[in-house]
Order: sequence, then structure tokens, then C-alpha cells
Amino acid sequence: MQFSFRMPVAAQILLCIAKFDGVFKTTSNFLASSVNINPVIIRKTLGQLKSAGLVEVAAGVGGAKLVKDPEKITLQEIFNAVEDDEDLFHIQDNPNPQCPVGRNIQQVLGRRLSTVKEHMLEDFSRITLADLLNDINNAEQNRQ
Amino acid sequence: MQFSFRMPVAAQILLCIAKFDGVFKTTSNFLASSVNINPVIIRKTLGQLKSAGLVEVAAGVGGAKLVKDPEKITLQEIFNAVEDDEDLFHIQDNPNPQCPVGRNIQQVLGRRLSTVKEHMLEDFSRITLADLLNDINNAEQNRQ
DNA sequence: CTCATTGTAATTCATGGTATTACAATGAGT
DNA sequence: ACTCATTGTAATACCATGAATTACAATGAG
Repeated sequence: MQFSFRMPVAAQILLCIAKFDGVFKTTSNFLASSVNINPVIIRKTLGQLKSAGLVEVAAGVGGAKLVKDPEKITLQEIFNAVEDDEDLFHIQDNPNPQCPVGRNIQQVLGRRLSTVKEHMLEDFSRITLADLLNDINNAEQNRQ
Repeated sequence: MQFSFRMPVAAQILLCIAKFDGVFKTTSNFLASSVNINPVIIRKTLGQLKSAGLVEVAAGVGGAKLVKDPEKITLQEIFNAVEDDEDLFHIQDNPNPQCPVGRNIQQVLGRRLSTVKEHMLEDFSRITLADLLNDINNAEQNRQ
């Protein structure tokens, strides 16, 4: 069990936009070929990133641009842009109200797990797009 | 997108076993009625918890018991018992090797995200079954 | 031996993520 | 104004997986 593609795809999209800014027009087809995923998924994701105020997309002409500096874009924003705001874990909806464990489990576990999720988001908030871009550039250098 | 029932169910099972120790025989049917889930799922989960060395199950007779004190059982153990050891996020398997972003994204994002997962597991390791049992008992008191 | 229970396999069902097709709307370039 | 590549979005199909369910042999105390 793991989270879906969404956040990693969104991150890769933003990395490409940042990396190829001014060099290539980053259309959904261009981005799709980097990620190796369907262009429609790219457009949908770009729409979510646009709603989150991270990019602007040129309808008609094509291509996307960052609205904020890579230093100002965190993985938390990216995560929130493409994932619903829901609990980390699915806790059974209808536990037995007759059972002292069942009738309290949602509240008890829910509280504990929401703290864990908050910490995860804090971790994400400390990772910026600039960090990732740096990582990519370093990895490219080491490759040679 | 969220994690499945598994870990919360496993936690509830262990809580019931701890809570009803010596009072009721905690068969899969008994546990299933507290969680309100199919008994087969309970048995499968109990099997995983047994493999992890957290409980012992009386085949034939029925009923399960904790092998360790609730203070010694952490949410991390429970999580690892029922979830595969895999990355937190699914990162695209076949990114474009021609693209400088595509050919490095797995390594770069993977490293960052595995750190986040480690932190999550550390959080889990600080929550014990005894903590949850306490939470349940407190919630029960406040209910009156 | 009996019988409730476990362990496990097999099957079905439902959900949700991803792929794909299709097409109207957009808007710079001519 | 027209063209045309591209976006935005709906609709549909497909598939993987989690959960429910059925079935039954194996277990082991009484």
C-alpha cells in the first residue's frame, strides 16, 4: 500500500518546467514524454498546480511557467495541490458502538495519526523545488 | 489517496485482546464484531501479527493473547507487521532516460521521500499499545 | 470423538487510479 | 478573420488491489 503517482508526477512536472524554462516550450506532450505518462494526466495535474497558484498555463498557445521561485515552492504545497485533505489512514467507519474499544477507536487513533500526518507535512514543507533541482543537477554531474 | 484499513484494524485487534484479556475469549468472530469487519480478515491479520511476534493464537481452541507487554508494542511494529516494506510513494517506473529530469527523478525523489518515511516510522515507534489503551480508557471515562 | 475455531485458498465485488479517445475552446501567428 | 497546435474537460475503458465472502481441511481442548 502506497501513495499514487500524483505527487511524484507533479514534482517532476515542476522540475521540468523549471529546468527547461526559456529553452523548450513545456507543453503537456513535452512533459508527458519526460514522465512517460499520458498527456491528459499531465494537463489534469497542471490544472491542479494552477489552482494551487504554482504555475500558469498558456491555454491555446501551450506551455507552462512557474509563478513562484523554486526556492518558494515546497513539496508540501505540491502534495496538497494534488492530494485531497484526508486522513493518512482509513479507519473503519462503523466500529461496534457496544464495544469500549470500537466506540472510541476512531477518535483515539484518529488523533494520534493526524499528528503523524502533520509531521509528514512539516517534513515536506522543508523540501523545496530548488532543493530537488539541485539534487537533479548534482546527479547529472556525477553521471559524467 | 490514503492507506488502507490494515494498520488501524491491527491496532484495534491488539487493543481488544489487551482490553478483554481474561474476560472474554478473543476469537476472530468476537474481534470481527468489535471492528465490524469480516472474520477472515481478522484471522489473516492475526496471522501477520503472530509472524511479527506480537501475539499467539490458539488454533483449534480459539482466542489470541499478547506475547509482549502493551508498553513494549509500538505502532511501528504493528505497521510493519501488516504493511509491505515499500516506498511511501509510487514513483513512475519508466521515466524518459533522454531527459535530465526523467533519468534522475527516481533516485532524487526516492532519497528525499525515504527520509520522510523514516521519520514517520520514528513517530510510530513512539506510540505504544499502552498509550492507545490509556487513550481508550480516558475516552471511556469522559463518556460518562 | 466432538465441535468450535483457526488457517488458508478461491472467488467475487467494489473502488479508485491510470490510460485513452474525443472534441470544444483558446489564442498567438499569419 | 483564419489556421492550427494546444489546453481543458468529459466520457469511457481497463486494471490493480483492497475487502467481503464462501468453503473446507487442520487443530486441539474437553
